[in-house]
Amino acid sequence: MLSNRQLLILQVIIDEFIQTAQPIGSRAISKKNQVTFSPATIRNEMADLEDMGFLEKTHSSSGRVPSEKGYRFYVDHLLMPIDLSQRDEETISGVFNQGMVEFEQIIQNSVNVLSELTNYTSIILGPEVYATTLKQIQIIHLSKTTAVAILVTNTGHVEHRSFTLPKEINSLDLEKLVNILNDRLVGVPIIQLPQRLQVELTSILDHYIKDVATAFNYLKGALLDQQPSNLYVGGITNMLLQPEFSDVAKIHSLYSVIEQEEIMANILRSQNQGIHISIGQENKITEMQDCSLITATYTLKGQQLGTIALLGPKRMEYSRVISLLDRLSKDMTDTFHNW
Amino acid sequence: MLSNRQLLILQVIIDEFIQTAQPIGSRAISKKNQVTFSPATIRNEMADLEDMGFLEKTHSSSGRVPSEKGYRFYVDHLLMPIDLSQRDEETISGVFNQGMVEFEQIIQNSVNVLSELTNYTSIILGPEVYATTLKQIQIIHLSKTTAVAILVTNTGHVEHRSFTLPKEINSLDLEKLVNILNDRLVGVPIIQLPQRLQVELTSILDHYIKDVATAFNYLKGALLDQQPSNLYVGGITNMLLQPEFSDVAKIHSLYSVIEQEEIMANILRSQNQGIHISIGQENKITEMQDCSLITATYTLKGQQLGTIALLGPKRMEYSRVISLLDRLSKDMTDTFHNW
DNA sequence: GTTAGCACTCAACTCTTTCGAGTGCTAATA
DNA sequence: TATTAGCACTCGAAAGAGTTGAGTGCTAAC
Repeated sequence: MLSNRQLLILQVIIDEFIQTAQPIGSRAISKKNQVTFSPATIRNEMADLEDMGFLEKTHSSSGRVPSEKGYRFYVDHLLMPIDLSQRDEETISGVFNQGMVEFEQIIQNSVNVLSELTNYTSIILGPEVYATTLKQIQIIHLSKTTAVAILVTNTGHVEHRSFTLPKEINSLDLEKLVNILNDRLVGVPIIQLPQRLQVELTSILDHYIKDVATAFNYLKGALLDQQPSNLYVGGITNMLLQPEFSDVAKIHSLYSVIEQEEIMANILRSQNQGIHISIGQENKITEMQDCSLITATYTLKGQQLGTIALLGPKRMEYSRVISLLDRLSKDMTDTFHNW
Repeated sequence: MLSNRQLLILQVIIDEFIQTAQPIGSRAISKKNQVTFSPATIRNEMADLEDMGFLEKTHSSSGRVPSEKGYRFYVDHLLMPIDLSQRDEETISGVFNQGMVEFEQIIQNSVNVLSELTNYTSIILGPEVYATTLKQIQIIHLSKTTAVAILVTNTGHVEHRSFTLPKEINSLDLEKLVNILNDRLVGVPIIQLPQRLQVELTSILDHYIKDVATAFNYLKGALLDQQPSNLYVGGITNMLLQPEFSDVAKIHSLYSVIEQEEIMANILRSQNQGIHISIGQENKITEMQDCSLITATYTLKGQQLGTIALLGPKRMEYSRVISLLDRLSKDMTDTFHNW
């Protein structure tokens, strides 16, 4: 177990390193006024902390730098929750007090605000479809052989797909079909749409004219297309501001991972409820192993809707970031609740 | 005027520099087999070309590097149009042969393909609204006080806006209103919508019940909201691959310009029809003055619809890039023509 | 248990040297 | 007269040597 003195020293080192990104020496620590003992004592403690794996040296006569184990310990045991500054508080409230009704707007705003406040990269996974239900299907003809299918969900989200139609299908059949589908599918959770469509197909084949079934087959393709990945990213270029990413090659590999939205979406999707922190090697994606990822989920009736995340250097301002994410995810949960 | 020998030397230097990004010396030029004269002769010619402002030295005993005037001359007089390689040809055709009906898909694909083929950053300005017309307006209630307005254009583009409604308005009034609007506005170019809405408002106030007018006032806000900027960007991270952008600060300032979509959109919007090249200082935006921007427009019935652009170092592969843009803009023009 | 003292380490910086790819100029050549 | 060989010169880049200073670990004294 760590002594109180060791805890204090570890905390001072990590706090300081988060600010400066420079190795911390014994003399610098001894100057802190919470610290009453001499540099020599601190050096002894630091050597012990290093033996235990909480600290590292960049070279044999350098100051100490936190190891990943050190960050992990810091996050698990030393972190004091801090209250948000008034500015942070107001900025976040601002997002929710503009009377916006579309969740895209709210999320887009949140992403921007988060990355501005923190100087890290913020990533939000939009509400998963399984919590939203179908409000209405519309089909609008563009020409004889093309049409747009529009799905509206109860959250005000609009999805649309264009598709081609064979000439044999007349618009009356199509209209009939849309009416049938609306009758039967409104209120169905989006996630269940594919199965429900299968069921309806059989039923329609049994009860209605063949032409409608044909139209249905065409429409189905448009409706079943996989969902777009629903991922919002802000402040990617903030990474360039961090001294640990002055290496162009490093940044490039990180960017190419973020660009592949499916990868990020999967990571965020698989997060457990609440706030979760992955530090360095704890991240599965190699390119992210110089980073920390902090995620928070937002929910509707206890069910997980989506995820808010911040990606930054391991040397993150953990406590502030946690407060920010906590606050934002709660506000987001509230907003969806009041829908 | 430049002698043939000077033209040849200038061309060799620029071609070579585009490949290597290294200053070119007289000996290297003399080794090219189109070149029959000695390094000493070449040095004399290079000194003259430098006096005329087409070449520069990075330091007093270095090889030569093209100046911006040099690139401009190269682009205006030395560029030989080259045929696209089979691979380029096929990749571009691929975008248009997938039977996609939504222009968003086509443009998104084009942006990706362009940046992959060139390793530069590609930017496309989507079809301007003035060439598209309204196909249909739909209003869908989400709750008592919220609704989504959906606009569909003849190109299959779907715009939607959520808005809040006061309780006094019943859905019957709203439906009436939508019918009136559809009757009067279908076929109207999107760009004229704002004015036309004003006209209709007066007319509605004169002829219809007051409640409809109130509903209209609410809806108007949603419909008149400024258009989203319609800009598609691909391969931003490609800039990191160019040796001239190994400086993180430079990249960061360039990125922050690209991030401000309105700036880029305005640049692309103001381009003249056809292919246009801005080299270095010719760009108005300071942050882009280390870059070249090549733009090509696509049209519908002679009217400019949008712009395709590539942003890269001044040392661009001009001839290949021009062929690519030329081909893509033609294919895009054709696609919109066949709509 | 704590700390002063001291020898030691190493990155970062500066200064110097060396190397070589390049130049410009002059004088010889075709 | 236009071209070229030859040569002295320039300067960046790389490699090596010396200096500095912030840091360490260890020992012995308090």
